[in-house]
Amino acid sequence: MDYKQIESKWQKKWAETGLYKFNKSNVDKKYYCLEMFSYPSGAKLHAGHWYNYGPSDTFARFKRMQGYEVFQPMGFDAFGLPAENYAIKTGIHPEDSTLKNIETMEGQLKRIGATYDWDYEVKTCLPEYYKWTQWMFTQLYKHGLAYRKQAPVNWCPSCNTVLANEQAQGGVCERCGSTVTKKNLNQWFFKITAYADELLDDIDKLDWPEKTKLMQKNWIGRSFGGEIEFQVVGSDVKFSVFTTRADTVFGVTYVVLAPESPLVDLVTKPEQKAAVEAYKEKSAQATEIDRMSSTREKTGVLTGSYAINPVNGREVPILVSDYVIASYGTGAVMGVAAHDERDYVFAQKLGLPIERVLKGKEGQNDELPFCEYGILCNSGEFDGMTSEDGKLAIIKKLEEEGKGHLKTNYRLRDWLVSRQRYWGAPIPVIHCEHCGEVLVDEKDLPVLLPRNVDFAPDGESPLKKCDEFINTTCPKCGRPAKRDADTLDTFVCSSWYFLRYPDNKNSEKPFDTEWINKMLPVDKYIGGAEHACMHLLYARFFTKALRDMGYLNFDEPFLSLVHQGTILGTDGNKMSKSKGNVVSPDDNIAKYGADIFRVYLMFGFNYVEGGPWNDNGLESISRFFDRVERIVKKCYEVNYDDAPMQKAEKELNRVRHSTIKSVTNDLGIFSFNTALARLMEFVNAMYAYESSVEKKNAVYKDCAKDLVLLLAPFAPHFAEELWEMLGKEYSVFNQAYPVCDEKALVLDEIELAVQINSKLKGKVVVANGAPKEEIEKAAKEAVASQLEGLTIKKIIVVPGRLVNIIA
RNA sequence: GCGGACAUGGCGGAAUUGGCAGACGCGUAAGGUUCAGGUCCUUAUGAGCAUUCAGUUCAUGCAGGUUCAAGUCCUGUUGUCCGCACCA
Repeated sequence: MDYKQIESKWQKKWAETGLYKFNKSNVDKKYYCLEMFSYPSGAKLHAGHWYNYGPSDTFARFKRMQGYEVFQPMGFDAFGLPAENYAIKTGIHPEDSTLKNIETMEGQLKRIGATYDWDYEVKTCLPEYYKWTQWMFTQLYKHGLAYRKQAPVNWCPSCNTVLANEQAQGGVCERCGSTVTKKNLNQWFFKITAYADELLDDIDKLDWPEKTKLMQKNWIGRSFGGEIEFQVVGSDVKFSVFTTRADTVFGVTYVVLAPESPLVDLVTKPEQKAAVEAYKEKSAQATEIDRMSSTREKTGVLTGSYAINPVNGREVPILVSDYVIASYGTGAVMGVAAHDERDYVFAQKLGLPIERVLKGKEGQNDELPFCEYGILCNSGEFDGMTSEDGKLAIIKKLEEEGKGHLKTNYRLRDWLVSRQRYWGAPIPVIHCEHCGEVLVDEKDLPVLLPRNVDFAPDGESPLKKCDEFINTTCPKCGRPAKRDADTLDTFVCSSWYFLRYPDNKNSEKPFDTEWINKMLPVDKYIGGAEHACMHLLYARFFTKALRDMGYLNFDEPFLSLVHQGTILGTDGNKMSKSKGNVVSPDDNIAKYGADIFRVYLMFGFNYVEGGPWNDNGLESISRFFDRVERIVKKCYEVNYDDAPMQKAEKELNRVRHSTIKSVTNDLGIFSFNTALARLMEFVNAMYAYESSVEKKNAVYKDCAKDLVLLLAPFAPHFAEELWEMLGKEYSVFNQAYPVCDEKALVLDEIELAVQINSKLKGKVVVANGAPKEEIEKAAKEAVASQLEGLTIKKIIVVPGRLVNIIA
């Protein structure tokens, strides 16, 4: 079969007949199958894209044949740094390169032969889209979920822009790998922390990979504890520390402030001023990566002041150290060297007193802090309590005295969304000397991104230098004012695109609430695991925020999530141009066609694991296709009789229905490799029937029909061609997926393994449903010679599987 | 350091969730078809011992344990990958 020719033939026919047009009137049967959209980079679609989109399309077609009205849209996450960096290098405007890349990728995506309904395409860099991204910003702002503040932020010196915490994981820039530094800037934030509890608590409701759920949980990082107030000796300054171990508060021997804490200046004594200032400066210069290293030596300086421990009145020194994080808790911690590893190390390093060390390590004289939970001692009235009880009791007592309270803290920080870059959605805010921050009115959206801008990076927002953009008038007072010069993080664009797809032409609103509530949530979301703590968290936040504003009536955007694995080069390494191990889909498609290529991707790997590419696999799929084509042809060349099914027919029919059952089940759980293995077995069974039975039964013909139907989601063009060859009506994708007839699966006879003392000794065939005594008897007979001289103590019968004779 | 996942033939990978380990495919070998090569078809293929047949021992990173029965459960250990990284 000429695969190239049949591919263009059917793609043309599908397009002409509008086969994949979503039928809105069927919305009650909708199935929203979504793959993470692509970034239109300069490179063409690579094998990884295919690995995401090919099998996903198989899944979508399967759902369609099961009777769902499948909605499978496609679009482009088109704003972002790479296009801008490319422009800086080549002088080609980001808009031009991006739109050109999109065109190329659209063509390639169409060649996959997927069921995308292109009528619903979105491109985030177009004004008709980013108008609504800006609208999202205004809504968040109006609901107190967007705010601007001066804050030390992650700064990438190479990209010349700030990064969200999620984009600076490990102290390196997510995009370019440069070491991230801190910079104090006035920046826009989205208040994702307002949803920390709900984002955390709802995770368990989701059908997502456990690994991903755990990552989100850890990222949000909720911890229950208390804030305890310390009074500074000889001053009216008070401050609180956050602790999860209030049960150890009697053991406090010092307290520590973060260098950035405003308290530092308040408590530093004149004689320590110089040392403290020097320390502050040193820690401000340290890069994030330095500061985060746990092997790093702990350092710190005394402030000269003392604080009073509220539970026992003891006066303890106040220090400054950069192991305390300013933005977490209160930016101040209590030091309990006897019960905390880090406090112990710090106290030893600085020669601070250690109250009492409880544990000696086996075989060593070194004393170590006792960090586990235990029974309180040296803690006054709380002695004898368990740590769990003591924590609560101590905080309760402090609360009565007005010196403490229960407190929950989160590792999650608010999401920093402003970027000092050009190629993004402008922030719809005007800064007026008289009126302050003023939102751009909805009727004036979008704030268009000007085309002619000098975006050579110098650390400043490029839009600041574009006079016709930056200068405007204040919507409130009409006086001259300036536009916000920053653009939105591209993750803002992708936080709501799935809401736009079903209503992408709407020019009145981002989407129609009533319609979107019918179309969403997404039933199956497929994409890479690298977005666990970014896109997937942001999208959940947007959904919950929009719900609370009344625009949506559901709590979660993506009910069920699957991560595809990664296809590696033949050398087992990640594909990269520099390693020269990139597998080009185009070459392989030119040689084998899209169907064989995608079927190989599904057969050769466990979908969620991926693995190294192997060229041999394609040959084997090509052989399988030939085998299918030959057997289907043979089926229709012979004469049939309608006689009742004999043994051979019954067996063939049983394989047919067990294949239907397995394939249906496996497709539902993205187990494409085993589904295809079952299909190969089915084909093998058909060949066995073909060669062993002279006069073919009509069931043989049904097998050919079902084979084509079963195969259709995997190899759409090939199946369509075979379907036509069988003389059936267009299109195979308007047929129902075969349904298993459980009755056909029932065997007359069952083979059981016979074990003696758990070792396999033989097999026995018994009638299906034979009583236990009969099975035991048959089993004993089957291995009679080996039972000689043995006394049978016990016989275990596992129905349908084995008989174990214990002797 | 903490948290998580994984480890199965020469290779990619299966294993109904505690029940015949190695499905399916690749590769390899022998034979058949073919003028020949390829395609195609048949058979074999975890390792070892034995071999006329029957057989038998060892095998799921390593070491223990539970069980009639363990790739699967438990304990310890090694290695690989991923996430977090002084979060008090």
